[in-house]
Amino acid sequence: MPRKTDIDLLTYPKNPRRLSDNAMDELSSVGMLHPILDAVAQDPELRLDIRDGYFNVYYGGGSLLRLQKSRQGWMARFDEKYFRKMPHQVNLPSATIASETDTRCWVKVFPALIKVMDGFWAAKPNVERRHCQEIAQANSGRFGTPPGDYLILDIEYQWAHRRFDLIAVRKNPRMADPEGWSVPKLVFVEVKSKPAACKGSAGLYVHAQDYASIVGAGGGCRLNEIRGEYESVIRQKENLELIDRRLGFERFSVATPEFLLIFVDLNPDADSQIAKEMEKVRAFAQQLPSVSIHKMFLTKTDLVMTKNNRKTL
DNA sequence: GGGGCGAGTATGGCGGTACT
DNA sequence: AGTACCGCCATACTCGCCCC
Repeated sequence: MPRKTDIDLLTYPKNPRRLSDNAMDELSSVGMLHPILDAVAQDPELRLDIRDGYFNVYYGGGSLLRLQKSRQGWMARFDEKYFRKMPHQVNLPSATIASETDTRCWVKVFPALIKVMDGFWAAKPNVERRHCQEIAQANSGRFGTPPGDYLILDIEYQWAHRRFDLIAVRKNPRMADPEGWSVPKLVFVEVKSKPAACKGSAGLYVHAQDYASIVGAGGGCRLNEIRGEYESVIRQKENLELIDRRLGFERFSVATPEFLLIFVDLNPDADSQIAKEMEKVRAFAQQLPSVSIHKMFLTKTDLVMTKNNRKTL
């Protein structure tokens, strides 16, 4: 498989994150997968995210359940690796889902599977992934207007082997739309909780380069595809009531998407290594006036993303 | 026999830790 | 501090099966 540096960004074939009409029907109130959506709706710690022809339910930054259509029908999968530290205490329901009853069997074991995942992470913490999902939860558009200026659309977005922790929109108030959610700006987000993750092959500078390469790919036409991909994700999530339709999303702003570095309980200025890395990012941003790079400081106890805690680089 | 599909598996990216 | 390795994620690839 090619490394990201070998990929032709002009021709890279991106399969958009989108569910089939059949999947949307099965998740609807009359479909056999609907109990999953119900469970997600009732538990703010769970989120459902749309992938390319399948979807995941995430808990604590890990995949609680993955649902994919196969020839036999819908297949549910729990990552058995989580049992490694905590040998099988849960009898998994049948992988094949053929009825609403089958789906209910899976939903019934969610609490037990969550205990297994918690047990796994007690031995092996996943601080940053957990922060990502907590940020997504704190800046959700599921239960009405988001508390801050951002709404998280998705987690772990990958494009041409480049990966970002979160995809968000930032509200864009105008005269005709004082609330600002109808034509928001697309945002690529990278979350950092530890100094060591700020440098090196997945550090701040490399992520800034990845962002710039995507935004500029094909003279901006690849970016238009990504906007289209997320317009579709928003529409599907509105239909699944995972994004509140009353926010009135219409389309994305044509403005260049923002790249946002979020530091959780981390002060980059207090760490000379991070400060050095930030300086590289700043220099990179200055030579590319079209890009828009910002940083934001959050704490574990206040993960609401606002303009006030954001600073231009 | 070849095209399409899909289950299983490999690979790469990234975070995290443990060891030097 | 550097690095080597592991775990988890998304996704790309492989190869066998089914159907024409």
